[in-house]
Amino acid sequence: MRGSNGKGVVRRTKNGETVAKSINFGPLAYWVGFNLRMAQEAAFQAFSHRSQEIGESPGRFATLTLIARNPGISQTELSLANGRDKSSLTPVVEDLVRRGLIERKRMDSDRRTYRLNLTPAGKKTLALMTRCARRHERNLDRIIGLRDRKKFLQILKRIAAEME
Amino acid sequence: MRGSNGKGVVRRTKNGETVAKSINFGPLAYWVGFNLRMAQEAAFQAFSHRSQEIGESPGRFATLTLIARNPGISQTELSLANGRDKSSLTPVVEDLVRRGLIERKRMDSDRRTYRLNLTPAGKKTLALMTRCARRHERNLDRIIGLRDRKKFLQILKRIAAEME
DNA sequence: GCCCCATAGTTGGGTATCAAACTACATCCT
DNA sequence: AGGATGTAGTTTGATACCCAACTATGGGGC
Repeated sequence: MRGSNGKGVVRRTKNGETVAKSINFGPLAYWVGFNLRMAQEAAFQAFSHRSQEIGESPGRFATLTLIARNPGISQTELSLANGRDKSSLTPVVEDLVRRGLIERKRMDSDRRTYRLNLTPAGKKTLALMTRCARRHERNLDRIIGLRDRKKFLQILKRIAAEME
Repeated sequence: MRGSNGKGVVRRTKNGETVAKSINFGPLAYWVGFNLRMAQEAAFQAFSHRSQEIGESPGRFATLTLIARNPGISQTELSLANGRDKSSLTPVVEDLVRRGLIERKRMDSDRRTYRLNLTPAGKKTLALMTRCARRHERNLDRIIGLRDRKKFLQILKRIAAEME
């Protein structure tokens, strides 16, 4: 219940009261960019709290899934698929290796690139996170409504693909 | 053209070639959370580059708009409307004051809270950024399509408002 | 074989963010 | 009036990210 509903914001006080304050959002109310950010932030926070319960960080989740589905993927391919800079991946991969969730081997044919693979422990952790993510998705689906879900997803994909 | 289209990723090499690599996204392909993040990231990056051209950071934009539309707003109200923690706002407000874009006065009735207002210079900068944002929005609209825009926006607002 | 340039991954610097602890002021209750 | 409790804003510490510069490796042309 954090953030905008187009009219104002709702704040929770410590005693459990809620105070509504009317805020004028001006053009932000009908601009896609702002609302996209607010929605993503809210969804991310929710998933973040959820995945904290199982002791994992949300960023690890997409990474593990992509490695599981593309065994032997390189870090650069992974960073592209994940939409992050390759340098952001360095500490993540290090952490996952250290905790024994993935393994990383130099390629024979090209000794610059690594091949990443899940370990059995990694598969177990991924299964746990996937269940957690499915609950999160059900929550999102409830808000979006099944009828509009497909269209909504299509538009998101187009934005990711066609934005310059 | 960065990121997922549901089938793979497209990478640009230095010689201008494009190399397509087929990536299996598994459940990520049809999960809202992941695609929401990818779309937001892409849109944000685009706006970020655009606003760099006029020497401003994208985060400042929503802040200035909200102050303009709600003269005398407090920092806490602002942080709620903006969907950020109030502590994130401290350096932003400091920077805007230092550069003479906003002014901040203690309230008489409650000497803890500040009232924020735009200066004339701030109004000028906001006008500049608004033009920049409108171009960005036109680009988004083109991708989304006018027919689906309203529905899309509604769903984004619902996610921001109803997510726990 | 050697040079040039491209690529895989890392490092370093800078920014944005959150959460929790803190300071100063306000309000409520008795 | 004064102590308990709550709120506005700041500080501090941690995380995640980008970008540019770097190291090491690969490969084509000669």
